[in-house]
Amino acid sequence: MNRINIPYPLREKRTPLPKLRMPRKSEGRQRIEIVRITKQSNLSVAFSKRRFGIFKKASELCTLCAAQVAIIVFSQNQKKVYSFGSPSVEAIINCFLEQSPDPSSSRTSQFMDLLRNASIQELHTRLTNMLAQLQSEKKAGKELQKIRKESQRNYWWDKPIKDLGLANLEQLKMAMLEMKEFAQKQVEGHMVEAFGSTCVRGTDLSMM
Amino acid sequence: MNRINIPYPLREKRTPLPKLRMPRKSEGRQRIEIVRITKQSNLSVAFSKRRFGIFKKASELCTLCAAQVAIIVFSQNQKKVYSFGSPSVEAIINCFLEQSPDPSSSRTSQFMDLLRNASIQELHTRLTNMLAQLQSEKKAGKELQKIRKESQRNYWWDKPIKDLGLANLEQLKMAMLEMKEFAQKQVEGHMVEAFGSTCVRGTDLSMM
DNA sequence: AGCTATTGATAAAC
DNA sequence: TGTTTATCAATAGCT
Repeated sequence: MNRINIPYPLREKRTPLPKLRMPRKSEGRQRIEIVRITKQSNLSVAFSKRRFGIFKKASELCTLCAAQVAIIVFSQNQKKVYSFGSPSVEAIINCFLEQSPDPSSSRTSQFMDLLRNASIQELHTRLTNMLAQLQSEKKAGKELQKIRKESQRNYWWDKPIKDLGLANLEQLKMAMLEMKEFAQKQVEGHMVEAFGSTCVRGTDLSMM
Repeated sequence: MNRINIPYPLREKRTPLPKLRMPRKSEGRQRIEIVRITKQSNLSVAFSKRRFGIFKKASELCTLCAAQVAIIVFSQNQKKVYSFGSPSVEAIINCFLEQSPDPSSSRTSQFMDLLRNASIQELHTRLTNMLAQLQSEKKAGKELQKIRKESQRNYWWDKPIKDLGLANLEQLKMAMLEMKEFAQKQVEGHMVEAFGSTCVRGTDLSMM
């Protein structure tokens, strides 16, 4: 993140000459777009590695922060299930279902429902765009950043939304505003985040 | 991982001279032991950052590999709940509970129960030791590695175990062996991993 | 909350 | 599937 992205042709290329013992076997990790991997073999490899990575992170979170974490992962075609739980997945699921407060009311759940209805892909695209936008804005400096943010505030709201009608959009906006207060005040004893809200809270809400 | 760990006094230190606009504000990220963070303020920050990181990784896994992921996180004192689900957490929980095959039988579940009974901290310590050991073994080369592995094979089994009796230990070992076959053959349509087993599969089982 | 220097994760190639 | 390499990404310690 802290490295300037040098265009490929300008990037220094390690001499491929020393083929004696170290014949530069690869160019190392490359950046990838967060889009569905098409090549099945690559997908499998990535799935294994990343699943392992997430489970490791989870175990670290448990140890470092005395947290309790459960993770359930279904592979592509739901053929396989992988799970992580500390303590057991079942125990955490039970706690979750119990503590889950009347899920049919409150703006928070409405917010979650809306997020659920939107496609994962779209949400992720939106998130990616927001992050990229936010990052480039940071580079431009704080003052300029504010101005740009102001002028582009409505961009991702108005453009990339396809599945949500205008009414839902307004509803979503309201829900997010309420969500923001909710998070800021931290009045309730629990805080539930649905897909995307994690990131939305960290990016979009801070824009509002 | 791929960097040689240079002792601090020998490490090149960037010139602290250019204090004109960039007065070296910090020494950057430092390595930390995966042990319960004592300072509450640090713990909170780490919890937020890492929780966000895991959720981000999860969303990437969903998009990249067309996977379905649910994550539930309880904070330290179970005061707050954070969750991630693609699609909804509830939907995935349902799938999981349905597909979960008779959990009271099979060595696999015994293995999981044992892991549950052992303390998180101990498991993580053991895992850390195994990883460190494995890594140093890798450096020594494959042949030497085998010899060392042979001579140290029983180390972490016999020493750091406190909560598990000898009988349970033997049982655990058997379960892990069975687990290994289970994983290798991949006969069943699903694969459940409890805490630690993720890493155990990648390290310890390969030693056996 | 922002920043930066490091450690850690991982895409590619084998 | 497991290893190695080179890079990209996450984050610990400060402010």
